Amino acid sequence: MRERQSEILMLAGEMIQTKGYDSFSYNDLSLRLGIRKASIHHHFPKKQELGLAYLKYWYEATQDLAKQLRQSRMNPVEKLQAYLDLGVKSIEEKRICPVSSFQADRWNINEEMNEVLTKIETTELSTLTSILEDGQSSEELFFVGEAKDQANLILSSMKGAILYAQGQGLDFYQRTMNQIVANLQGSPRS
Amino acid sequence: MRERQSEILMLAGEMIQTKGYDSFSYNDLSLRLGIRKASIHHHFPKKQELGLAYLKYWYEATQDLAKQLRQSRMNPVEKLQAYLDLGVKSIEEKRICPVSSFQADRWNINEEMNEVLTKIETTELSTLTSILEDGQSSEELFFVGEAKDQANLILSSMKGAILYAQGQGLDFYQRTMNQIVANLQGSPRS
DNA sequence: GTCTATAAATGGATAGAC
DNA sequence: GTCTATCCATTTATAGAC
Repeated sequence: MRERQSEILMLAGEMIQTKGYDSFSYNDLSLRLGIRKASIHHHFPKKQELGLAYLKYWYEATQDLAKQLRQSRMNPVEKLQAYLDLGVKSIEEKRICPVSSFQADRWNINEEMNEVLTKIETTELSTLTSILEDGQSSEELFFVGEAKDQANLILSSMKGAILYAQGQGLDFYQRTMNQIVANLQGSPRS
Repeated sequence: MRERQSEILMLAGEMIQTKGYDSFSYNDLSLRLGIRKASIHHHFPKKQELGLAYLKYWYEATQDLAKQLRQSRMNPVEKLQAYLDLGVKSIEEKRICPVSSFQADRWNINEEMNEVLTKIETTELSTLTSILEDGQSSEELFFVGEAKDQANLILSSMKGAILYAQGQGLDFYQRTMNQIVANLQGSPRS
């Protein structure tokens, strides 16, 4: 992808994670990039195209992460920890997860964007489910019920905790994620 | 509070939970209420005042809920279930939690609004912490670590799951909340 | 690819009549 | 308390020169 195009896309991502998709403007991008609004329209004629392009980019990234974790030699506990650690950088940069951002803006995005969003969600959930299933098989992770439901719970809490951590501080996130891991360790309950 | 004022406030709440604070307009309110924009400005001259008023209203509601739960004769498991059930209605009405909505809009609200938001978060967390502490004392709820951290986890997952459920369906929420309760039941781990 | 210029619509807000 | 009228800034978007 062209240099400028990718530059715009990454900046749009930053703004989606801070101001939100509906709340950032081409003028915001213009000021940060030092080029005129019309120049940005040259690369992404409509804002919906820019939003869709970012969602597709994030979908790719989500799939790449899944693949990377599948091929990694880390054990399930390490994989889980690596996944949860992704939230730390996000909080330090005062950004929320782009998925959460678009979820909160669900009524303001079109059908096509919504479809990609849903595909991202599905990929996230299946990635985490795989890790939990592996951990359960190897008796490194313990939980009641189905791996899928436990994955839903962990992913929801991770994203939710990132939102709370913007106000409550990074420590809130760290403690909450430690609590998740603690819940999954030790021998299973009677 | 005056009838019309309260009517506007409740509609603003609906829009905060669907479109988001930054994305709804006085025109949106005007169309739904059948009165002109200027009339809405009469009740809430500035949008920031309307947003702040809603946050203060929600803060009151959060405190009322805490008080109601404290005084209730329900056992801790029932209280927890009642708390988690609040998400069901929200999802059925295609709304997210107003707290999540403002959290996603944190960069778009002023200092005064942010302060009330933080107070709401603190109240939510302490309400849930109390329930867990009671359940731990009475040996009806089991978890490792501190009640506060477990409360952070549950609240984060509840709010996160509401966001996912907008796309994944109500069943996603139900299963995820059941998983939370399952994690807290049975005897403690060795 | 970037610019100037501009259009058309929308959003927040106010003045003043009824 | 609601209305009409209006203001000014912003936002998305396009046309056409360089």
